[in-house]
Parts: sequence; C-alpha cells; structure tokens
Amino acid sequence: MVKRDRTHKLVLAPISAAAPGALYEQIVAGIKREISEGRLASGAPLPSFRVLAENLLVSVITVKRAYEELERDGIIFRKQGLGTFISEDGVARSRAVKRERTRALLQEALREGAEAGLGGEEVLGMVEELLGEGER
Amino acid sequence: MVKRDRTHKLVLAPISAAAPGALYEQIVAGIKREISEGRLASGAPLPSFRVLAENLLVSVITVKRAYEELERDGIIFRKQGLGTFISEDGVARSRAVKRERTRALLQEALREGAEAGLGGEEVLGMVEELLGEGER
Amino acid sequence: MVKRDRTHKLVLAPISAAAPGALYEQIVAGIKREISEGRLASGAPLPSFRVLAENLLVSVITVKRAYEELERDGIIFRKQGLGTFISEDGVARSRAVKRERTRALLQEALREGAEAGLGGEEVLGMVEELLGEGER
Amino acid sequence: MVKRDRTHKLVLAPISAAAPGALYEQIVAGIKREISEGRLASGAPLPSFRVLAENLLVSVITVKRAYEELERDGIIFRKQGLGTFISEDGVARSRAVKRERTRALLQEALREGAEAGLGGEEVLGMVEELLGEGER
DNA sequence: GTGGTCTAGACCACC
DNA sequence: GTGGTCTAGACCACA
Repeated sequence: MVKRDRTHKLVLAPISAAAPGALYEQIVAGIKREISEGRLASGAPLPSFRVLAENLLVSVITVKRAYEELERDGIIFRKQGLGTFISEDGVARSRAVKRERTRALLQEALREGAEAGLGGEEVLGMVEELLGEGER
Repeated sequence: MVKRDRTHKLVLAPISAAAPGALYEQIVAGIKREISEGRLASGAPLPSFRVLAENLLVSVITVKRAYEELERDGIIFRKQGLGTFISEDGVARSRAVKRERTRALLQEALREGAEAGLGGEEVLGMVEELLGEGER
Repeated sequence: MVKRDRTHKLVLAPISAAAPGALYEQIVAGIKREISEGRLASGAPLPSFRVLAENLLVSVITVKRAYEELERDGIIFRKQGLGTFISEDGVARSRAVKRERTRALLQEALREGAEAGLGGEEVLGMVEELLGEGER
Repeated sequence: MVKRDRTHKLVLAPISAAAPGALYEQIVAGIKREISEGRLASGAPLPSFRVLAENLLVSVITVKRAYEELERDGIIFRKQGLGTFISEDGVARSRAVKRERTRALLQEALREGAEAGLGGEEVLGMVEELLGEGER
C-alpha cells in the first residue's frame, strides 16, 4: 500500500497558552487563515488529529474540537476512514465568514466611536491613518 | 427636611444573562455609555451597589464587581460611608477608553479584511456603506 | 459678654471626598501640617466642631473624630466649656510624629527597593534625583 | 508514568488576618516578592487557587482575588483549563512596579520630612543611617 | 446608610 | 482537573 503523501504539511502559527483565546480557537483561526490566504485549497487533506496534535504540542481532544467547529462552519468535511478535507467551497465560505466578521467589527467600531463622540468622518480618518501605518 | 435628589435616576439597558458578555461587564458598559453620552457628569453620585443590584435584579456582588472595574479604569471613585461618584475626569477618561477601543476594532477589522482578500479601499467602502445605513 | 476672637482663622486645604484617605484623616493631616509649618502655635485655640464642620462642609461627627485622634496623639487638648487648644508641646510632638513617619517611609522604601534589586547606593541616588527635581 | 514536578512548591510568608493589609493583598505581595527575588521565573506555573487556598488556610475566593490583581498588573496570566502562570515579562514588570513604589515612598518621605522641618541633607543622612543599621 | 473584605457554596467552559 | 462567573450570606470601618 502506498502511503499518500499529498498531505499538505500544515504549518500554523505556533499555538500558545499565553496567546489570547482558547487553544482550540487558535487552531481554528490558524486553519481559517491558511485557507483564506490560499495555502490550503479546496479538497486538500488536513492532517489527522493525532498528527496535528503532536505538531502543535496540544492534546488530541483540543484538535478534535477545532475540527468540529470547522465542520460546523462548513469549511471542512470528514470522511470515515479517509480523513478530513477542505470542503468544496471551503475557501469561499472561509472568506465570506471573514468578510462578514470584518463588517461586524466595523459596525461595532462605528458604534463605539459614536459613543466616544466621534463622527463618521473621524472614524474614516482613523481608518485611513491605520492604512497609512500599514504601508510603512 | 429637604430630600436632596441630585441622585440621578440611573436607567441602564436591561441586564440579561442571555446577552453576550458577563453580567458585570454589561453593567460596566452601560455606565460607561451613560457617562460618555453625557447623562452622568463629573462628581455625580452613582446609586449604591445595593440599590442598583435591586433595580437590575442581580446580586449585590455583581454590581460591586462592576464598580471595582470602573474604579480601576479611573472612571469612578468610591468612598466608604459616602458612596460612589463619577471621578473628576471620568468623562474624558471614559471617552478616551472608547476611542482607543474604536481604534483597536478598526485595526482588527482591517486585518480580518486583508485575510479575506479585501484591500484598504474596499474596507473604506464598507465603512461608508455602513455610515449610509445609519443615516437612513 | 465679649466674643473672643483670638480664634485663628483656620484655613485647611479643602477637604474632598475625591482625595485619598478618609475625610477625618484629611482633617487630621491638615491640622498637623498647620502646626508643624508654624501657622498654629502652642496654646492657640482651634475652632469648635460646629464652626470647622461648617467651613469644611463636612459633618460635625467627622470633625469630632479628627479632634479625638489629635487628642490621642497629644497634639491638642480639650477643656470643658472653653474649647480646644494646641497642647504645650504640640508643635514638637507633631514634628516628632512626622519625623518618625519619615523614617518609617524611608525604611519601607529601602525594603521595597531591595526587593526590586536596588542597592542602597541606588536608592540614595533616587533620593538625590528627587531632591533635584524639587529644587527646579 | 513520570510525575512532572516542575510545579514549584510555593512557600509564602504565612497569611494572617492580624497582619496589616487585606488577606488578598498579603498574597499579592507574597507572590510579587517570590517573583522579584527570582524564586518564580517566567512561565512557571502557580498553584491552582484551590490548592493555594488550602495551603494558606484562606478561602478560595480570596486567592482568586489575589490572582485577579496580579493578572491586572500583567504579572501572571490565567488560562481556563490549564492553570495560572508567570507571564512573559512578569519578572521585569514586577520589579518595575516595586521600583515605582520605592520612588513614590521616597517622595512621600521627603514631603513628610519637609513638613517636619527636615532638609534634604537630613533626610539623606537618615537614609544612610538606616543603611548602616541594615548592614549590622 | 455607605463601601471593603471575607466566607462558602454553585454552575459553566475549557483542557 | 483548571479558571470564569454568579450567588447569598457575614462582619468591619466610615459618615
């Protein structure tokens, strides 16, 4: 039997207890990022629980939980005995999720800004300022 | 005898265990909003935590905890035997906190947007769109 | 009957609920400062509870408590029907108290400094630095 | 199976209701001392609050409160399900806090001294005297 | 009456 | 098991 080796060597940002957010959330975010930035394409296989758990130095249960959340979001799917894969439209879905989240964050920012006495113009200015910083 | 009624009748958005965020955080947010929107001015007394707890139908300790957090932020100060008051620069401080938070949210939105393939222009467009909705 | 008017018009730093420390402690500290800085001499009469309470906009009980503490320290004494006065050696005593307190504070500072890895030299340097700032 | 015993056996100065300062403050001070004196390094795990509460014979909540304060100071961080740890720069931060406090104490001492008629020279002399005593 | 501290429980999310 | 939140009581210092 041939060992399939198509398994993309998944390299996530290191998971750390010191980082904010639960461990499983860090894994979810990491995989979503891999997808929406194009390093994981539709149909690509993900490593098994055990392998990823070893790589990230976390427990199998933690990885399992992350995969469950990704499956609920429709980003990956699992096939008995085969493994876990990026779903058909996992990329689009992942980007849609992020787009939606971006919108939600902006809305929240506008609300907070309004409460701090900032008008829309000023918030826009703030965005441009931040964009300027990013370019540097 | 004259009843002093400088005590502003504090009316917060109703607190609910179902709402996102811990109860004490909802109280903190509510009071910060009262302040930064000008309904509570510097030096104004807040209700005692016993009274507020009754009004909000939560435990005394939950309100106490909210007050502790507000005091740590320098927004209110508490005096044994006297009560709790909006601090000298509580208003400014409260707005500064919100401004900072607005900035953080925008930064996060830009990051999320970038990962979803959105450029700065597109995020700016999204902000303008949201502002348009708000006007309606 | 002649109204005695020797009563030194006591002008303390304004008492404020916002200031750190209990109200009565602020009064105690204020009177001690008046004494050790020479504005209140031995034998000088202090205003009555009621008068001082009115001036400072606090309750009579709060002033009473402050006077009790000063009496315990031997800095003032009260005579039935006459009033309250700075004691014989109130000035010396007041300064001695402050001197002692200075010493205690320095000791505590040295201890804290040691725990932060600061040697005696460094603490001395810090004192000189602070003295320099004061001169400016 | 190997028992990991990286868990430093934390031995704090005994906590006592008779000692000055609230119980939770004594715990905070004790842990800060452990850190700034090098017996607790970055990343080191602290005992769970349940365990420490047993050791110190205080309630779980009192220890929790102490941990909350330490976390606010950025000295430790807590992770649900994992435990509590000395933060990345907890050591530095802890020392910085103490250094700052040393400075504040010296400033207060100078102020008290001035009110007692002591000049800067005399306060410096007092410090040297105290240092001499310490050497003995 | 006010806030400040401490206690002994509970349930939940996370690992 | 861990920490996070909430609860219902207590006693004290202060005004």
